[in-house]
Amino acid sequence: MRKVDPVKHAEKRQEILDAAERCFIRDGFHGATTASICTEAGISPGHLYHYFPSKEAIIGALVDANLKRVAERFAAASAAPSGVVAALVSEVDQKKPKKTRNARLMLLDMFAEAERNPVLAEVIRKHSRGILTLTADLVRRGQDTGEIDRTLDADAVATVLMSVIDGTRLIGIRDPKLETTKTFGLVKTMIARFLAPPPT
Amino acid sequence: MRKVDPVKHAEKRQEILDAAERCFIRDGFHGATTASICTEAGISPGHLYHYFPSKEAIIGALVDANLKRVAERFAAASAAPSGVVAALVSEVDQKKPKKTRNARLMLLDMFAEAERNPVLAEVIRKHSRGILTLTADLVRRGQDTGEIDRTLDADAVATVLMSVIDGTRLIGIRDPKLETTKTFGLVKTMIARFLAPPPT
Amino acid sequence: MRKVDPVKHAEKRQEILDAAERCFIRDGFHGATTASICTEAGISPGHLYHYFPSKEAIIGALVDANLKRVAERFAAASAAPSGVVAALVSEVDQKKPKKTRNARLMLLDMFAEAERNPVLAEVIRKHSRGILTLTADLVRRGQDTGEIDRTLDADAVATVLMSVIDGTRLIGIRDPKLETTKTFGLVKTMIARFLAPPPT
Amino acid sequence: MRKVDPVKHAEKRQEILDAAERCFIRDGFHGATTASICTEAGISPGHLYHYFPSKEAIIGALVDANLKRVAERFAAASAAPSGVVAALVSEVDQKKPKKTRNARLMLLDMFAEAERNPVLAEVIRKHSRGILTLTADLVRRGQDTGEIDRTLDADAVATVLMSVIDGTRLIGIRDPKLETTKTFGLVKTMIARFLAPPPT
DNA sequence: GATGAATGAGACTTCATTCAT
DNA sequence: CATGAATGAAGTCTCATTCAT
Repeated sequence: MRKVDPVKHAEKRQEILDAAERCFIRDGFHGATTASICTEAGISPGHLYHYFPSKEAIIGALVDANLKRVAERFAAASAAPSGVVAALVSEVDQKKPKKTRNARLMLLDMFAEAERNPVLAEVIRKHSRGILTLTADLVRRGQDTGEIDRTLDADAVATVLMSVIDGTRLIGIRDPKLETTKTFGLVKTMIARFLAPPPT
Repeated sequence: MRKVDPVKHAEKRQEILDAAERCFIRDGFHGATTASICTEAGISPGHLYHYFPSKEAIIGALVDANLKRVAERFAAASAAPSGVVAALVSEVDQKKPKKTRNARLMLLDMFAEAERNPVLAEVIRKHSRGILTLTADLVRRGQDTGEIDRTLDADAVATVLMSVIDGTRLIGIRDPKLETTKTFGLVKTMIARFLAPPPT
Repeated sequence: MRKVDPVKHAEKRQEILDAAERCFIRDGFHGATTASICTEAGISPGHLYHYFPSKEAIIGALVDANLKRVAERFAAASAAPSGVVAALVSEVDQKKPKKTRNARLMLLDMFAEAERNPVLAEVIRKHSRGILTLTADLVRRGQDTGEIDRTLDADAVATVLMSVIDGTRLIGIRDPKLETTKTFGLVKTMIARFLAPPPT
Repeated sequence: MRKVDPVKHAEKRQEILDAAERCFIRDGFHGATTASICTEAGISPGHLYHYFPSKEAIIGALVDANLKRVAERFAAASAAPSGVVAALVSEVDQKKPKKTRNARLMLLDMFAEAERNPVLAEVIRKHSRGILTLTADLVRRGQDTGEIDRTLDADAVATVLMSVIDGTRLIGIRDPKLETTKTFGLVKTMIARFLAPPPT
C-alpha cells in the first residue's frame, strides 16, 4: 500500500543534515542537542529517528559529507590545467572569514570527536587516504615536469602538505587576528620553496 | 600559629589536576565526569570543590599549565646554544608515541573547547602570543647571523611556523601510520628550505 | 491536521501542579524535591521539565494560582448582596481546620520565599493590589450607604483589613489551640467596631 | 589541666549567634550555610560544632533569644505607667524601616520553619503563651479601670491582639509601600475602637 | 509518515557534618 | 581549643532515545 518515496526521503534526510550542520557550527557536537536539531529542521523529536538511528549517525553522515566535499574540491583543483604547485597550494587560500571559521569549527569538532570514536576515525582515515593519493600523484606529475624537486619522496611530501593545510586551518584559534592574507601568502611561499628543485 | 599549609594544599591541587589530566586524556573533556576525576584522584565527590569551583575551572587550570609547559620548553630550546633553525625545529621532533598521542588529545580537546569558551580562548591566545614573540625574536636573530633569509617578515614567519607545528601535531588523527620519523624529518627539511637565505 | 492537544497538555500541567501542591504542603517549598513531585504526579523525573522549566517556575505558577483563587473568592463575596461589612468579614470565617492549616502552610512558605525571590514578590504584590482595590471600593460603598464611618480613609482601611486577615491566618502557628471559632468571632467584632460610624 | 572558661565560651557562643542572625537575615534559614556563618563569625567550619550540635540548634537558640527579647520588651511596656491601651498598642509602632524589615524576615523564616519542626513550634508556643498571659492580664487590668470594655473575654482579646500585631508585621511583604505610619496609626485606631467600652 | 509525551540514567554541584592533626 | 581537609548523601536539571497514537 504505502511506498516510501525514496527521493523525498533523501531530500528530507539532507534537510536534516543541513539543519544539524547549522546547529553543530553554532553549538558544537556536544552543545547541540537532538531537540535543537529537530527544531532547526522543523520536525518532531521522534521523527528524527526515522532518518537516523542516533545522534552519532548524524555526526558520522555529516563528517563523511564534509570530507567528501573537501576531497572533491581538491580533486577538481588537481584536474585544473594550472601548474601543479598552484593546485597544491589552492587549499590554503583564504575564503570568506565566516566560511573559514565554520570550516575550522567543524574540523576541530570532527577531529576531537574522532579521538574517541573509532567509526569517525575510520571515516577520516578513508578520506585522508584519498586526498593523500591524489596529492602524491600530483607531486609525482610535478616531478616529471621538473616543477618539483625529484629527490623528494612524493608520499611523504603529500603527508607534509596535508599537515601544513591542517595547521593553516587552526591559526584562527591561536588568535583570530593571525588569520591574514599575509600569513596565507607566506605559507604558499614556504610550500613553493619546499618543493622547488634545487638550483643547479 | 596554626595556619593553613599552603604547600600541602598546592600539592593536593596538583594531584587532582594530574588525575583530571589522565581522565581527560582517557575520556575527553566531555566524557570525563567529575565523579571519575574524584575516583582517579582518590577523593570524595564533594571534596573536589575545595580545590576548584567547577569542572570548567579544572579544565582552565589544566590548559593553562599545559600551554605554559610547552612555552617554557620552547623558551629553553631557544636559549640553547645550538643554531637558530635547530631551535625552531626542535618542537617537531617525535617524542615517544604515547606522549605524542596524549599531547594531541589534549590539544584537540583544548582547541575544540576554546571555540565555545571565551575564557579558554583567551588563555590560549595569551600563551600563543608568548610563543609567537619568542619565535619572532629567534627568527630575527637568525636573520642577523645570516642563517635566515633577511627578506622574510619575522612575525609572519613565526605565525607560519607555529601553524606548521600545530599541523604536525594533528597528523596522527588523519592516520596514525603517518606519524613517522620520515614525515617529521621532511617537515624539518621544509622549514629549512623555507628559511634558508636565497643562493647568491 | 494533527496538532498538539492543548487541552491535554493543560490538564497534565494542572495535575502536576496539584501534585506539587500536595508535596509543598507536606514538606514545604524546600523540603519537597522535584523527585517527590514527580512520584506524586506519577511521572518520571525528567518529564517534569516538559511542563515547567524549573522547580521555581512550579512554585511561581502555584503561588499565582493560589492567590488568584483567593482574590476571586473575595471578589465573589464582594459582589454578593449581603451587607458590605459581612463581605469584608467573610474571609475570616473558619473553614475546615485542615483547609485552614493548608492555607496557612502555603501562605507562610510563599511569603518566606518571596523575601528572597523578587519574581515571587511581584506576583504577591500584583494580587495584593487587586484585593486592596476591591476592598477599598467595598469600603467606599459602605461609606456611601452609611454602614461605614465616613471619616476613615478607604485605602488605608483596606490595608489594615488585609493585614488583619493575614494575621488571623497565622494564629495557628502561635498555638493551634487558639484557632477557635471564638477567636475568629472576636476578630469580626473588632472589624465591626472599627468600621462602625461613630454614635451621634 | 584545661578548664573551659565558661564566660569566654558563652561570649563566643553569642558572637556566633549574632553572626548567624546576620546570615539568616541576609540569606534566610535555608539560604545561609554553616560555612557562611563560620566565615561571618570568623571561625573554622569544624569549630562551630564546639558550640552548637547542629545548624538546627543554632536556629533554635536564635529563635528562642529573639522571641524572649520580644516578650521582655512587651513586659517592659506593660509595666510602664502609661495607659493600658497605650501599652497594648506599643508593639505596633513603626521602628526604623530596616529594623522592621529584619524583624519580618526573621518572623517569617521562623514561622515557616516551625511548620515542619516541632521543636521550633514548641519554642514559639512557649513564648506565645507568655505574651498571651501578659496581654490578658493587661486587658483585665484595663477592664478593672474601665479603660476596656468589660464584656470582652480577656483571653480571646489577647489572642486577637497578638494576631493583629503579627498581621501588621507582614504588611511589607504584600507591598513595601504599605508599611506606612498612616497604616500603623489606623491599626491603633482599630484597636482603640475595639477595646473601648460601649458608650452608655 | 509524523507527533510529542514519556523515560531514566546520569551529570554537576551543594552542604551539613565529621575527623585527623 | 582550633583548623580545615574530607565525606557522602542528595538535589536540580539535561538529553538521547522510545513509544503510544
